[in-house]
Amino acid sequence: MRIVFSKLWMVIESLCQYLNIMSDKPTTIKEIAKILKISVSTVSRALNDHSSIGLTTKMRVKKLAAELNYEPNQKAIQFLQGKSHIIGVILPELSESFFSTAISGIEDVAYKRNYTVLLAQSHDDADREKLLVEKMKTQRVDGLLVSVSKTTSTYEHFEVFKKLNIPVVFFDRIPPIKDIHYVASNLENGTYEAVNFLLKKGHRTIGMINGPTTLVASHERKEGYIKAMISNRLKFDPSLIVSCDLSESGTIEVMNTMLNHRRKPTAIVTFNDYVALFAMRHTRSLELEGIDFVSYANLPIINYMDYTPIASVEQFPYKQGKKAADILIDLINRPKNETGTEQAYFNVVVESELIIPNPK
Amino acid sequence: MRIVFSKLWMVIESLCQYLNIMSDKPTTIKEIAKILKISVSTVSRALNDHSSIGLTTKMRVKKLAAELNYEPNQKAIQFLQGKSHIIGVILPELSESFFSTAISGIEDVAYKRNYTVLLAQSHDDADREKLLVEKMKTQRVDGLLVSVSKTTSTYEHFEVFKKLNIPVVFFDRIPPIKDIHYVASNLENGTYEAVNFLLKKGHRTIGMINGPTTLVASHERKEGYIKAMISNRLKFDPSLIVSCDLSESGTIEVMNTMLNHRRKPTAIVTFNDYVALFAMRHTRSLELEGIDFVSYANLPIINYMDYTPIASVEQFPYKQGKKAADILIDLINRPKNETGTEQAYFNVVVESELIIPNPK
DNA sequence: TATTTTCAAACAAACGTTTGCGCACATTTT
DNA sequence: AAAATGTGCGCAAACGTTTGTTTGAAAATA
Repeated sequence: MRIVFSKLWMVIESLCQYLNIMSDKPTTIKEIAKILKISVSTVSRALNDHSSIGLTTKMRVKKLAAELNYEPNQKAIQFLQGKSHIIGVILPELSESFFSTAISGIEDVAYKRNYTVLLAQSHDDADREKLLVEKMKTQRVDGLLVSVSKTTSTYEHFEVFKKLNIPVVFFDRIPPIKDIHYVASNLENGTYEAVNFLLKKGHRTIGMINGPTTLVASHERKEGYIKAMISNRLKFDPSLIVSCDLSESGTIEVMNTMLNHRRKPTAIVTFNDYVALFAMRHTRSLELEGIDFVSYANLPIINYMDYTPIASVEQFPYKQGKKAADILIDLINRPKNETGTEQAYFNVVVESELIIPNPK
Repeated sequence: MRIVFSKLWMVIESLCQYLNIMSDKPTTIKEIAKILKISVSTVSRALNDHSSIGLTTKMRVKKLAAELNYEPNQKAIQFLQGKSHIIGVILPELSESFFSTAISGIEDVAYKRNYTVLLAQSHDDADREKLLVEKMKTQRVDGLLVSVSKTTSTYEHFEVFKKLNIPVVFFDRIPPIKDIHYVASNLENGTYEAVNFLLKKGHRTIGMINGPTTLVASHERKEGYIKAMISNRLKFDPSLIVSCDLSESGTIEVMNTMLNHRRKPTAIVTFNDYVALFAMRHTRSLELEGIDFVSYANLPIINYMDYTPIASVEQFPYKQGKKAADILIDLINRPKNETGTEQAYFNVVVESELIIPNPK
């Protein structure tokens, strides 16, 4: 009697589960096993097309799985395998065109290689960045992509990841420390091309509105400038390169000193497109004409402007993002580093390039 | 003899683990338990400040945990609790200022409420959107925030989430279907203010470059326009509102018809800032002056332009993102919907507002 | 002293999946 | 006929944590 009852109950139970009445919870492999009266492992192997499972069983399992809308519980799998298939990305500002383009590159690589992207903006705030790093750690991302904030001056918060064996790749804004993986652009080359371009156009007095001297990027620009002058056998005049805080007022200030220079430049290379726009607006307000501007970034907004730089140095953010993500995922999937063998660090430089728009 | 050996081995083992020599793997609660010779559950409860654990034990556990750099394995916890504390966000384009601002609002709420953000861009491609939805599903996000792509015309791919009991909240670009949660802006109000503003400035013939008639947003703009005319006891002339595909050439085309209109407008409301810039550039090229432009979006690039609309309708993307994220997380954490009780749908409208910049 | 209450800690199950090992049966080879 | 090989599947452990229940001892009450 008891046996009959329990058997009856089992039938009812499977039936209900089959019709998905009793639970709103997602179907599991267990339920499939129970209904089909086979073991869980068989179901698992059947769904994964394991060679040791008969064709008929596979069919039966797959059919029922489809009917029950079975979806493997990723959380269980992630837990079991110790992988989340999530990469974390921390960057300063998505509203900066460079980063919103870079993230597209990152995303594209991630999806292609079966990863998803956990995103966070530091808004150029070092404290927030630390907090985000913490978040990424507790989420146990499989890897981390970082472009550090302008205000970050210490870098210990990234150390934890080494201990946890979670690879970190920096891109664009990289910290000035050793033993890191990074992808960045080299502006020296682009600057060289830019100055060369201006020289070929006949300019002989070329000014440069550079950024704060603390930035690596400023240094690279300067080097490119010098290199171009030297390779054209021209004398390099250091006073033609001025530093600027990149604000509008700062730009106007240095523009004024530039215009009062004993050798007034006929062309100016500016730190970025925004500085270029400020500077050009200023010269127009002074009703000065004929100064050629070359800039960096090649922002899309340039297409909407009335007055634009005649050329721009492109840093290929999409390419940089793509490269960084590729390296990161390679690092995630590399074989375990044997104890003792020191690992190599990826230091990739994406060359910048001068873009000369078609004259209208 | 055997006993001595096994005991010795255990000591060595704990010692090694204590010094973190043997494994590069993260410390677990188990190891702590073994070293302290207490049970796992005690350790777990001690770390979580459970009331039934003695103060001394708590101290011992916490001290050792700190020394071993213990970090709870989130994957295990997520698996156990069936929650990932991740919300998915699918939106068309981060390079559009609206979305990069909105995501900041989403992020801020998410972090405040202890969630992280899994991001994906559809690039306005319906197929890609479907794929991303699939990704989000397999990642089993706790909730989903979506701004649908321009090319999306079917919406079944979102249905799955209902079955999985994963809440979905749409924002800004919402699908034209019933029974969804959404946050969107109402442009009628902002348009009303915009037209009113122009009327107060003395304009009597106000044109409007509207978007495709299929868009809800176009309809709202039109309604706002009409409402303003009526409330000022002015006749509404439908021929002053023209549809445009929002491209530069399309804009120029409709501008020409507008300028050849028997009642040439003295002010024009344009669908967005880009259309405004195209239109203004065109009028300048025709050396027409004196037409006032009002637009939508209030993009940051406006600050860099020489000629800008005299006012802009702001849609508060940050606020919209924030609101949408808040609703989503509320939905995630709401008590289980009892069977039978139909749940309500959140339909939130963020009012738009006319922003008039300080005249320079 | 006998009973109940309180406190501290242990036990064990559970979450869903994968995977190494082993068993039983069938087929082929010696 | 015995042995080797192959096929199809089940058993059980493992991943790290939380949590309901249980146990044991000490303290408080009767």
